[in-house]
Amino acid sequence: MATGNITIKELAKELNLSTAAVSKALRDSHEISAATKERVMAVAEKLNYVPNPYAGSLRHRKSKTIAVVLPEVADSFFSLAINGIESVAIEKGYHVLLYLTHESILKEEAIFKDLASGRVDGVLLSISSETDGIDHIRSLFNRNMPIVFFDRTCEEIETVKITTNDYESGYKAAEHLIKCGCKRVAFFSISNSLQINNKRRQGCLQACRDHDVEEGFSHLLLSNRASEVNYQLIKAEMLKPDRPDGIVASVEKFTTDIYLICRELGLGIPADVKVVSFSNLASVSILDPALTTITQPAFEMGELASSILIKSIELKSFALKNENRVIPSTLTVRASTVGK
Amino acid sequence: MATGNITIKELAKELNLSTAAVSKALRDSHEISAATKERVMAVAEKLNYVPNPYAGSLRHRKSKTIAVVLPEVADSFFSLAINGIESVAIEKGYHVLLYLTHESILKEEAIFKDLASGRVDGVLLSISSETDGIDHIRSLFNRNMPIVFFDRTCEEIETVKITTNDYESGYKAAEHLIKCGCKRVAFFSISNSLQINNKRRQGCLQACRDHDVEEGFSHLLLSNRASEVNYQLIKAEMLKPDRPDGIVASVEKFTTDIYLICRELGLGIPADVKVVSFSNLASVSILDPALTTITQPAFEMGELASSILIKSIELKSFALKNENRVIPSTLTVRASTVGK
DNA sequence: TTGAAAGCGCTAACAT
DNA sequence: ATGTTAGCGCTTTCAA
Repeated sequence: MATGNITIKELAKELNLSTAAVSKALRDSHEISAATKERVMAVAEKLNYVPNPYAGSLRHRKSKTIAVVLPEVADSFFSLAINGIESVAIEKGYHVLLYLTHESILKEEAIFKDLASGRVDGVLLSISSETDGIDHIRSLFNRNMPIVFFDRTCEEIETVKITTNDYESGYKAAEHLIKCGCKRVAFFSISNSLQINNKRRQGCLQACRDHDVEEGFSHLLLSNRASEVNYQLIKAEMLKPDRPDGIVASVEKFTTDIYLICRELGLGIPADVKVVSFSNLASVSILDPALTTITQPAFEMGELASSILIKSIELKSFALKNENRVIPSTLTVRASTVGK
Repeated sequence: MATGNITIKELAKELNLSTAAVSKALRDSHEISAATKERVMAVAEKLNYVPNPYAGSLRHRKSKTIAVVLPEVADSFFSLAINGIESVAIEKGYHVLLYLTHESILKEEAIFKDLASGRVDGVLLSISSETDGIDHIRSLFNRNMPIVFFDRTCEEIETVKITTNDYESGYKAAEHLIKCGCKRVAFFSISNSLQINNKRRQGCLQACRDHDVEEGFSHLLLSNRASEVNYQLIKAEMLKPDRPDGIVASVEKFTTDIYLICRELGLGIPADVKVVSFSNLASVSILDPALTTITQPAFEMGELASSILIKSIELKSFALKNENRVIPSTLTVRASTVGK
């Protein structure tokens, strides 16, 4: 706000009108004559008048701003989701405040506390992997803040949740591995408190059950932070005598470690270990070997979340129901699970 | 702002105080007794009082908000830069409004027009690849809006620019290719109107000159939009009899196409073509072959840009000088340029 | 068709 | 140490 901005008052003086008249003219009110409107518009244009959004917000109790709260942005799913969110928002005249939790519930709580100020008209949320308690979310939700979840949801909050078919995707991933001959399927988790993580895992497990390899199913909980730690955890897992011969990675960031460790240990992919990962990276097809992926409809999920949120903000008739909107993911088979 | 938020007035009534007293108490003013402060704080806490930021903005002509305007977020450089920007901003109590230009100058202009409203206290900008004119930027800048560029700068605007050593990086990349035996080095551009692109290209060219392979230097302008188009352009280039035997890709998104085309045409990397790309992707080391990269200090550039901008907002003594702050990139040699 | 005045929530003079 | 008042820029009754 360093801009020495022109105000309605100044416009009014320039035009020899009242501020009220100018305000109405700018909003194209029917109670202002066409001639006056023209005059006002012309001068406004000339003086480069842009209304002060905060004055308007104060009056209207609407900020035309939404908050996007998510764990991080250096993940292709979230990047693409933001693209979808922003596209819709800008088109509808909304501004996007970005908040990153960096997977920390403390940061998430601090952000939610701030959002109680009324800085935004609604919130798009994908919770941190540390988030187990939900008081901070409920507290804001109970103040009638519209909240729409995408991807990482909270079942307990009764609102719209945009997800992909996590359970089925997990199931399909594991089933694919089993059909490729895997007997010992491992699911690499990012967090045990995330619904989507657990659904994917349960899908895997069920596939193993249905195909009689349940006792081969294992589950490795990795960290969402330090890659060092994960490297060691994965390596230890792959050194076990009954190491997995098939891996489902719940997030794309695990794949680099998996590949490097297999290389270090002399395990061939897919010969010795087959790998599927949830990922939206464009470069998966040029990995060594090309990576079989579950690709989430990231952009579309962002778009849908954004448009539902904004609709609920603008139409009081459109309340946010407790509802799951599911957009399916796609399994794309590549060399990391077949061939060679 | 759907939150039925509590106001200072209501606090004051609850406490039997004036709004002014409450306001001062909340800001820990010395002219309020300790006892009263305690009382106020207690009630504020109890009633979950959070000040209305827009009322404050209106009074102070400060929004504690910065805008980040950049081409896209689905690029690891920008993702990491946002991380850096957001970290610093949140720590200093600033909010981040995210705007994506999607490489369109029209969108960029529309955003800048809006920013004249005083919605933000400062702007971090990485221009679109279409941006040739700069009137929209100058116009805002002349209104005393602090603007700091990062990565994709505008020389003409006299302010701080955070970049990496683009020229040297281009030089190093090409020199590395030449030392690996390349005779025909091509630079794949994302835009001819971006300084950073041209500096990288000029660096390449100079390296070719210095090593007597100037006549082998070529330059291919690709699109920042449709990947289809790029695929065909690159393919045509690689089908030429005097096709390059070394490629410097100015942005990471070109690498997938390059790899796929070489595969399609039966060109081995690095045997027939060596590839270096500017990239911050974590997965470059597991590509087939692992990709030699120029890695930009993305996070650090974001951090620095953010902290300089905020400093200039807060300290009137700290004016933004016309200055280049350069953080060097790193060349990491991998299999796409050597071996096999 | 236009204008005067009040008020959104907050703070900074200026009283008291 | 606390209260009164005016005003940030805008919109919206209500009056003219």
